[in-house]
Formats: sequence, C-alpha cells, structure tokens
Amino acid sequence: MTNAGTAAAGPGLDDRTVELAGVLQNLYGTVFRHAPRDISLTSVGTLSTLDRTGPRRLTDLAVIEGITQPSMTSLVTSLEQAGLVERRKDPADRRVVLIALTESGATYVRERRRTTGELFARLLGKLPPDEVAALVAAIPALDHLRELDNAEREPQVRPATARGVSAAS
Amino acid sequence: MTNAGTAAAGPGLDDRTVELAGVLQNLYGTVFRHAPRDISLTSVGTLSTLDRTGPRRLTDLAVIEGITQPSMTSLVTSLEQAGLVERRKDPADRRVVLIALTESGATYVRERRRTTGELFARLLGKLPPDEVAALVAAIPALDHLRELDNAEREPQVRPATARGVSAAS
DNA sequence: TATTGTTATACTCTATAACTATA
DNA sequence: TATAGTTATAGAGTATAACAATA
Repeated sequence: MTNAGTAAAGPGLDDRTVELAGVLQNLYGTVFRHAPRDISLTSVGTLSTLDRTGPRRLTDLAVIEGITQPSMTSLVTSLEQAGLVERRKDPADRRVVLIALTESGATYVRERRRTTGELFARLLGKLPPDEVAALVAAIPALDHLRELDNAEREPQVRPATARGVSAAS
Repeated sequence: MTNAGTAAAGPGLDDRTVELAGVLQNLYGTVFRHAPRDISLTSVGTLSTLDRTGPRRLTDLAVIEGITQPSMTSLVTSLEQAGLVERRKDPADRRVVLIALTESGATYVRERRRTTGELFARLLGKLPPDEVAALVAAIPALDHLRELDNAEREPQVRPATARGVSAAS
C-alpha cells in the first residue's frame, strides 16, 4: 500500500510535498542557529522526549532519537554527569536501565524552551502578521508530524514476543 | 528596538513563539531522518544556496551555512571532488574563489528535492487534510524565515569598504 | 540462546591556529 | 596591514564490533 511513495490525497499535493520537504530541510540551519549551543540537538531531543513521556529505556531513546545504542549510552552518561538525567535499574527486568529526568533536567527543559523562544522571537517579529498567523496555525500539524514519525519507529523498540516482523523491503 | 527579545505583535504571541520554536526544534530530527544520508545537511544547504543564488564566494557560503572558513574549504573540496561544484578564480580580485554549481550539481539538487519529497510524502499522507493544508499554507512563512535569517547574516560578509562597522555588543 | 547495555576503536564534521597569496 | 583562502591539528558526536550481565 502506498508503495509508490507519492501521497494519494489529491491532485497537486506532490509538488507541495516536495516544496514543503525542501523548505523544512533548508530551515534546519535557521532553527539550529537560533538555539543555545550548550548541548547537542540530540541531547535536547532526548530531554524533550523524557519530559513529554516520562522515564524511558535507553534503547527506546536511541531508536527515538535515531542514534545507536552505544551512542545513546555515552550521551546519557554525559547528561547524567551534568545532573540532567539519572539511570534507574528496572526491578522487573534487571537488564533494563530506565532513564529519568531529574528535577534539574526538568528545569533545564523549561528554561531552554523559554530561551529558544526569545531567540526566535526576534526573527518572528520581522515576519508580516499573516505569515506569523500561518506559522501558528501550522503548529499542531508540525507537532503531529513529529509524533507520527516517533510512533512509526517505536513499535520496533519493544517487540515483546513477536520479532522479525518482516524484512524491510 | 525590540531589545526585550519578545515579539511585539500582540498579546499571547510570546507563548506561541516559545511553542513554535520548540516544535521546529523537535522537528529537526524528523526532517533529518527523512532525508537521504549520502551527504551532510550542510552540504545540501550549500548546494541549495548555490542553486538559489548562483555562484558565491567561499567566505559567503561559510557565513550563510554557519560554519568557519576552513570548514567550508574542506566541504567545498569534497563537493568538488564529487563533481557537484567547481572553484573559479575571480578575475577582478585574484584572492577570491567563486564556488559554482556544476551541471551535475544542479541535477543533484533537483533529484534530491524529488527524493526527499517522496520520503516525506509517506508521513504527510498520514496527516488529516486540514493539517496538511495548514502546513502548505505555512510554506511561504517558513521560507521567509530562512531568508530573513540569511539576510541578517549576509551584510557581515562583504563590507566592501566600510569595516569594523561596530563591535558586536 | 536472545536481549540490554557497556567498552574499545575509528570516522566524519567542525573548530582554532598558523600559513600563503593577493590587495 | 588587511583580506581570501588553505593547511595542520584537535575535539565532539556518531558508528561498528566485541563484550558482560540478565532473561
């Protein structure tokens, strides 16, 4: 289903999809530059995820953030040394390490959100009002997009019993 | 002017700015993961810039992409070795190297735009139609945001005669 | 035997510092 | 003396491979 890779949601969508993808991709640098540089973007993403969803396994975080397990291990170690997260052994399965946001980590997330907003506000202030309105109206969709993307990857994380569901073609 | 860092476009905008900044930042991973991984995102940005604006000085590209001159030197060298760009000596000032997209580079940009669109289409296809519409409506604003950001940095690039305009406070 | 997480090691991207060549 | 670009070297972030602990 939908193997053509083209959205079947109406005429003209394809061109706009291409355009939107391009715009979002080009925007990467802008968003990135207008963010504090104290920690990596993957670290921010990890902390955000923990803030939204509560404690997670290290493996989950690796999949969600799109990096390998060893990479997430070292990332978590540095976040732990910074006091932003803590490792907790899962009593139910002692192989599992649950990563949880500390008080300090939660504060960091809130503070960063505010700081980033301020940095961004200067740029947004230069946009005509109707474009600002369009951006604000797009917030749910942009957020939904991220959720869909995460949801798409998560099922591969805890196959529970069923594994090797199907080879990715 | 606007020194408070808060947008003065109406009540309630600040919260939305914070939210928008957060969403765009979180979206980074999503956009990034749904893009081909053959070359770096900075390389893509560089090629996109050249495609939009024509040949540029190496220094300009470094500033626009937000990396240092030495980093851009090595990036351009690898793009040149891949046959995507070429270095041209500027006859007017022989210190200057102009970077230009080759035929092959232009083709790459077009092809990549298509490929990324296809990868993205699968995700977009899962959004409700009204959210897709909101995203499409936000395209000009998103693109404008990038332009504003570039424009903000470019003046620092070619001071022509006037230099040391003022120490960045 | 399979799964969770870690350690060891290497590669890519970017940075800073020092250099060459033009102006 | 100042600017455009390069070369040399180092650091951060990520990858793959091999390992330890638990199921």
